[in-house]
Amino acid sequence: MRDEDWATATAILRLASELVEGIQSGLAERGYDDVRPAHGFAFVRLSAVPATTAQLAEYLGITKQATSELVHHLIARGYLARRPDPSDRRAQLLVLTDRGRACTRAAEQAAAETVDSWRNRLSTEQFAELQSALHAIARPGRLRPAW
Amino acid sequence: MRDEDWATATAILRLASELVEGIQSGLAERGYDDVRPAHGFAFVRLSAVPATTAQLAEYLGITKQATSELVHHLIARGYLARRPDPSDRRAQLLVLTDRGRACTRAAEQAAAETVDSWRNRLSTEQFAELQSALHAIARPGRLRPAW
DNA sequence: CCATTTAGACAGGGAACTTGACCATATGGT
DNA sequence: ACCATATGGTCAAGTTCCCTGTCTAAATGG
Repeated sequence: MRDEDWATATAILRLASELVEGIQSGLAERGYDDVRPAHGFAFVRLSAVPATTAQLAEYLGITKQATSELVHHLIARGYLARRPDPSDRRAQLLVLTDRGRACTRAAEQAAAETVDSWRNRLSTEQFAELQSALHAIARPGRLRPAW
Repeated sequence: MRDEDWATATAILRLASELVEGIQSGLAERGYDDVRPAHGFAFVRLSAVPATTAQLAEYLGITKQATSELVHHLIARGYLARRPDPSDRRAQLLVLTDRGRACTRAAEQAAAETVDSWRNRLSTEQFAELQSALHAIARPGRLRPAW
């Protein structure tokens, strides 16, 4: 039973690793070779609702300073833009540019390709059961770098 | 369909993140607060068969130099020991000490606790199906840090 | 109106990784 | 047996990404 649990744990780690590598190489193939996994988590947060640097830092679980540098990088590369925050003259809202949205879509496509390869390793019923089980146990909330 | 795949991908990432955090906090509770996730992957490799620094570097996917520093750290903390390689006087085989084995067991226990919490979110049949599906699609081979 | 908080940036430092150079030992062709 | 080349491991220097500490400008709340 314990051995089974460890095998399950390592399977999750292997799949996560395979997924991240698939997204990274898929992005590179599509011309996005200047984004890191951490940037993807920022895109996920910002594609839902614009956020300030401080809110993004809270979401990513890193300091404002590190987030500030990450944001500078993404703005310099054309993935993000600043907009004034109407309710706070100190703050600036971060929004995805067209390029940022295109990169996000490319990442989702690359992820879907990896998931597709998983689908092909199982029967249709098995894959459907896997999907529903994963969705049932995965906790909602922040999607952050694992370590 | 594509949305489903993305949801599946994020579920895997969330579970991997939850698992790694669970292992790290479980290890800290048991007194192993000086090991990082990357060290765990080294333990996994070395608990099977002893390896040289260069072989460990190949397994972890990092340079020999970075591996050398990691090994120094683990030896200084009592997790690893060197043994002469009978077939190559330049090389030294790395083996887990008692402490290293105890730490590995503690990590497996902490991982099992997290997997147990997943088991409790599903029916017995659903969890069994999840396990078999994960084992079916996870590729064997190196277990490396995801990113 | 002033004390405190908060958004964001700047400076300095550390941890973990890289590339490049190096020595000692192995290995393989002649 | 010998020498050219490859390999195990380390040292040195530089990069990246993160941290803590500090600061200014603007917001917030007695």
